[in-house]
Amino acid sequence: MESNGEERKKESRQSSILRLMEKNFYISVEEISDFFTVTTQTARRDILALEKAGRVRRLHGGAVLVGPLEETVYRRRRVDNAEQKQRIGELVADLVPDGASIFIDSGTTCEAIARALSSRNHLRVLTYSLRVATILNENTNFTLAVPGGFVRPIHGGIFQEETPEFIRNFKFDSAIISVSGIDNDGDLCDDDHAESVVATAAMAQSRHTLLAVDSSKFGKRAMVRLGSISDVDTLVTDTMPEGDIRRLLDENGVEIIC
Amino acid sequence: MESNGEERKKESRQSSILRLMEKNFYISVEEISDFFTVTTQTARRDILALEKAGRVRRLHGGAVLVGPLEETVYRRRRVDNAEQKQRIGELVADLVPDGASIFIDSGTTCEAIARALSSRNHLRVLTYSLRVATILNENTNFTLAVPGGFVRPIHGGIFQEETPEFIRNFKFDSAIISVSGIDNDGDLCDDDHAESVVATAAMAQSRHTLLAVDSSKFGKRAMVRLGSISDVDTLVTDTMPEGDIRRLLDENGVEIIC
DNA sequence: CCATATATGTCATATTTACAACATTTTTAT
DNA sequence: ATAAAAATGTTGTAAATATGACATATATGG
Repeated sequence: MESNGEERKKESRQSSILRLMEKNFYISVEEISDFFTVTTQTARRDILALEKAGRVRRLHGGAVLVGPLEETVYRRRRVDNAEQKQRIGELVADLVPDGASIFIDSGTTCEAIARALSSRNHLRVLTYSLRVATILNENTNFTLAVPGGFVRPIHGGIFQEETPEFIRNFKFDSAIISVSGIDNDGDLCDDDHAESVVATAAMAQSRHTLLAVDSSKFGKRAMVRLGSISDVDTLVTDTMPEGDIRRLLDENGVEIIC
Repeated sequence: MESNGEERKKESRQSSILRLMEKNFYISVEEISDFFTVTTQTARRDILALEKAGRVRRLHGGAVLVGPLEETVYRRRRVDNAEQKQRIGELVADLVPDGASIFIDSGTTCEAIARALSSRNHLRVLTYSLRVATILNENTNFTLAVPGGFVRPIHGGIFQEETPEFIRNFKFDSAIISVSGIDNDGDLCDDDHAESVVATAAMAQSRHTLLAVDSSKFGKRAMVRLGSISDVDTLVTDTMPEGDIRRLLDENGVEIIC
């Protein structure tokens, strides 16, 4: 069965579930199975999918609506390749075990990742992105840290001279990085020097580096060199890269997930 | 023990639980027991009481907020006295000139103030509230600073041992503070010790202290004493206080705006 | 119409959570 | 200071729920 296009039953049931939830913010697995006359197992699979999509928070016996019920707090911008980024977010979230200690970069891709991570529990996260922090703060069982400093207006990055030093107080299981481009020499590029310094510092504190970029970044350059493909352990993206970049990835033994 | 009248711990914990739930409409038994360092059994007894009071619907693993919703349209976050707070926000914004250097406290009142401040230009703001920072960050011509540290799940306050020290690097034209209560002795009260330490530090760096509270806070107490009416230069509120508090305000020459 | 991918159902097992009863600590009134 | 009351902690056991593996059904593209 082709997953694209139209799936009637499943999709319609899942959106109905969301509407049912609007009343109490909550629905139980049994309520679903009764209402739609499906198995509790199917009901569970439904809320599982809804959770993966970030619409719902799953819990024993059912699920609660996860609200951006505060449009006031963070306004979602228009995002290029939003779907790819959401997909990448889900893939990354699958790689992060509960309780992990991670660094998260700034940028819209990382914001998508942060949203997808809401299905995880007890993560310990350091980020210098005000936006990522705000998204993660929705989940009450995360431990969340941010460096101090001045907040940059555009991307919401928090910086200060001491930021790299601050980061060196932490150790991460994984550093989740996103960049503006990966050029054909295998260099990771970014537009902002300060960001690249922070990302580099985080990678140095981490056992494992995960690079998350959508395919539009392949072959793109930017002003600041932040590192190289050889620094990366895992690449998560939406479509398999080709040509030079693919070759370099293979040569450096980078795990590719898409 | 007399059950009527006042019980500190239990009651304060239970009302805190309700506030914690405002974010996700849900709280788990474990989250409660972690947060307040009590047994899961006690946590269960708490939500049982809250259920009996009709504030909450209990379910396996936790509880969901039972809204006086129906009329509360989904999509909007529930804030007590939201209108008053918006009005207070506007009043405060009128008092802040363009280019001013200010400190802003955390809490929903301060979030309303932050929203109202978007009409100002070139403000320089320090806040330790992730939420306030996010709101202010929408406005690109502000200079915005935050301290580093761990983000508290409840109100999104950012803390670290060094936070007061960080704040002492700044000078403010005005410190905008909000508290949980002003009791009849004229003491400012808050629920969270860390918050009160930060607010106190900010007031010390500021030429002028502005207290913004809605009228529901008059005569209310909370666990931590944060300062006194005599530390305040201007009070912004929705209805003119009366009785002891009014007298104390006048005695201390506090400007009242409402 | 077939081969295959996806969705759903079934069931046995593992986990998580609830509950009840009792022990301990803290508070309150006298 | 002391006894009664209330709140909280502890433990063993019962109940509810989740999960994984597999079987069956349903749709889809060629």
